Amino acid sequence: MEEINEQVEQRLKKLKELKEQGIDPYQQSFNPLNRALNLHNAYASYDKDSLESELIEVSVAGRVIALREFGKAAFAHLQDSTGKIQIYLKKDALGDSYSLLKKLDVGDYIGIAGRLFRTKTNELTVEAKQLTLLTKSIHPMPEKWHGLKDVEIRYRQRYLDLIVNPEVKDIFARRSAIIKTIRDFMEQEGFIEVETPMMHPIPGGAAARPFKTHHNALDLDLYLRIAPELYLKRLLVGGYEKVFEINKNFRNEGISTRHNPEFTMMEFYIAYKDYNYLMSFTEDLLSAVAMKVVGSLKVPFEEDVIDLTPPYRRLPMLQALSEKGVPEEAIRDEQEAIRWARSKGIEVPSNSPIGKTLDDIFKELVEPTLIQPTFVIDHPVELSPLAKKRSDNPKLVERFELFISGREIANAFSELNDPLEQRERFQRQVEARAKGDDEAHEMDEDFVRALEYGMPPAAGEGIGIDRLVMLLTNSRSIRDVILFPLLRPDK
RNA sequence: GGGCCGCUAGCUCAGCAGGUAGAGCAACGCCCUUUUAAGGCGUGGGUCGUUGGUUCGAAUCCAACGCGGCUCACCA
Repeated sequence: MEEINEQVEQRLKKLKELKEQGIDPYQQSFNPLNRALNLHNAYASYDKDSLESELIEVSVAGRVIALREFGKAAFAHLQDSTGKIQIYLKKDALGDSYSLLKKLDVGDYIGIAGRLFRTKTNELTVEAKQLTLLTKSIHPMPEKWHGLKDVEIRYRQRYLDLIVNPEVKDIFARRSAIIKTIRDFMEQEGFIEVETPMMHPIPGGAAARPFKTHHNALDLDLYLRIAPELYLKRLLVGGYEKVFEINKNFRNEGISTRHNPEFTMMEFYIAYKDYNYLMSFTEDLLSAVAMKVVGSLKVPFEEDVIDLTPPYRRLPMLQALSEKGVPEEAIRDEQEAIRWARSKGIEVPSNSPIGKTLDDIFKELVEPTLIQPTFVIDHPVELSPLAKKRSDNPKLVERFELFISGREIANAFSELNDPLEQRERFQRQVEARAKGDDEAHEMDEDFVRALEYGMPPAAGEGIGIDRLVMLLTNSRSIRDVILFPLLRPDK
């Protein structure tokens, strides 16, 4: 199991010798009074002389990330969660415990206490009077200069990535800030955060293949949720007017730079509002997050600068299609739509319903062109079995998808709350499923029953958190914003 | 699932007209009490992703497989 190489062997030997000397290489605790960043901040204005005269005693703990030894002295850099600070270990000051230095390696955790000074190059440094080994590291660290580049190791052993590549930590700090900002925003708007089940007897709320699992005691098949939608809407029935949930969804589909089988979504629902309200709400939310996390509404992403300044363009889906040259007949007629799509080299099955065909054309011709934030609105009803129809056109629903940089960031609609129509829409989905569409929705009688008790008019939205983090951290792959992306097991 | 690319020391990478492996960092030993990619001298370290094939001989050529990346397909 354990990979033994020369360097691991060396460290195991040191470990053994330490134990023989009665030194515990895995200490119970240590209580550093200071952190690297605080020291740099607090003593920024102290020059060499004032540090000499004031004798400021501090203690720090962290991982040794660089070690430069001389005969009777050594410099090292210590990294803690706030940053790094140089330490100076010299025999005069340390006495007997200086011998511990011989057993020290890059990667070990140590704690030191001593006084602050500045070196010749004016670097703030702690001169150690006490040195405690807190944790011995058995494996050599990645190389100090080139760091860790192998993406496979970076994802599989993310801890190494985090130790060695500071920009990775920064991405996840921003991810945290983004989520916190969203939470604060929602709270300020009067929303309550809820948790709904991850395990669903009937997978619902989206068109996607689920992961299947099984509860032994109940002898019950369950599905990891593909969306929380139907549960959140049950809460509207229950009388909540503003709810949101930030949590994982699981979809048993392909993996790509934009898809991870488990991904984070915020879904929220608000009673008495429609999708128009949510468009401006989304503009407000995204600009608040961008200002907080990026400090600007102009966000660099890949070759573009995304401008998140509201308002964003509203683009009716059918209008987008005609702008791309899709003729009227193709937008109205099922067979004509298929013919036109195929004439453009877009593969469409022969029995494809018109909504689906138009969606395929849209994905091919329009989506990649939507670089700046664009609300694509008013989708064909077949695509949206949970959305409310437009009152002026029953073939369309009150729905929008927000695209940025060719990626779908959010999806929202005025919620269908007519139980009879909902049952009928489910029924059509069930028929599509029978015809082989294994991503069509399933009938959810319990949800329909909830609607029968009365759900107020409402609007709901899902925002893909991972994709939003990608946008705001200029990350090319979703794996760069997920700490532990799914990979095949290593053998 | 298809296509292309990658896999060599702990890490970053050379080596690929076929002649059984190299550098830097890291490690080990010695010297060195203000270094910061510290320096100097010396030493050790590899079933070259796996398995087969071609060949007198394979890290190098061929095939299959594994893992990863990009991409297309599928998919929100």
